[in-house]
Amino acid sequence: MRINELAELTGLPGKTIRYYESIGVLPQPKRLANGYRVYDDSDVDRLKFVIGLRRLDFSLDDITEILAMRDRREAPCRVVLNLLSVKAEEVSQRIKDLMILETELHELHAIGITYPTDDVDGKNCVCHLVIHRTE
Amino acid sequence: MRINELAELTGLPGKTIRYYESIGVLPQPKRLANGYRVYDDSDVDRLKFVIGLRRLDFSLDDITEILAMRDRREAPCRVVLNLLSVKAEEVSQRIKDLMILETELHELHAIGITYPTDDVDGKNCVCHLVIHRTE
DNA sequence: TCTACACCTTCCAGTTACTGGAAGGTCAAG
DNA sequence: CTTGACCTTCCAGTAACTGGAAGGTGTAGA
Repeated sequence: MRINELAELTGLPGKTIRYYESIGVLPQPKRLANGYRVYDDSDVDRLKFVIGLRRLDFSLDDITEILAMRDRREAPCRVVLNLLSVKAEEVSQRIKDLMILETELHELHAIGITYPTDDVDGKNCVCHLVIHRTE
Repeated sequence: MRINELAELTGLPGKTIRYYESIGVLPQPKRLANGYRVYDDSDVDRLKFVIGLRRLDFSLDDITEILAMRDRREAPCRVVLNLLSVKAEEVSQRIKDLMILETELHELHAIGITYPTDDVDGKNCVCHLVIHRTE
């Protein structure tokens, strides 16, 4: 199959497939006489693995490494398991940070909405709050 | 004051201050005869406002626009209030997404850890799970 | 045969908010 | 006269793509 079919089978734009190839996530594929890329079912699987890892927010660097292990016939499962828990911890922390941010946004909005909205540089302005809320 | 003092007063690296200037968040400052940038208290305030907005995750584009309004003597409060609620909604959605991701990471880890970790391409591997968990 | 059209190719640039580093000018102290 | 801290500009890199230009290929229809 050519790149467009692989794109349709995986849901990734062909552009992204070429990009993955350019950074070594995907190997150089065979080419037709005219230079067109040719793929087979194993490429579909590999790409689906990449997509699965990306959906889990693994970096392309991590993914490249995991795939390289597989290509060397080493089982990357232990590495993947480890990355899963590291990533879970990161996500957990990120959620906490965002929840704090969400609270701040709500609070500022709630206070700011009680202020006049035409105060360019006075003290009764949400802008002033933004500057001084760390104090 | 020169750039280093402004940096210390605000906690931002001088590098970032120059960057803000280069993209128009900060205006071109006065210069000493030798070309060194000179700032005053109003620059400290402006920069603190920028920092406050950045902590709320406003983009530098939004910030530039808000500052431009202020510079035109229009009160940006209404715009800021509006951005606060838009941003809050985005953050709320992002939190939901991340919570789903967190659950998936935990689930995959919980299942994956019961599998052997030396299965390069068999079906009893967390890697296989990663490919097929969307099915 | 010509041409329209879909498909493919490569390469360059832009996105966000910085950060690192190179190469060099300035100024005061020792 | 040199050392060191400070300042300057400019270039490049980060992550993961995406858009677009410029051009080759292959096939179907007029």
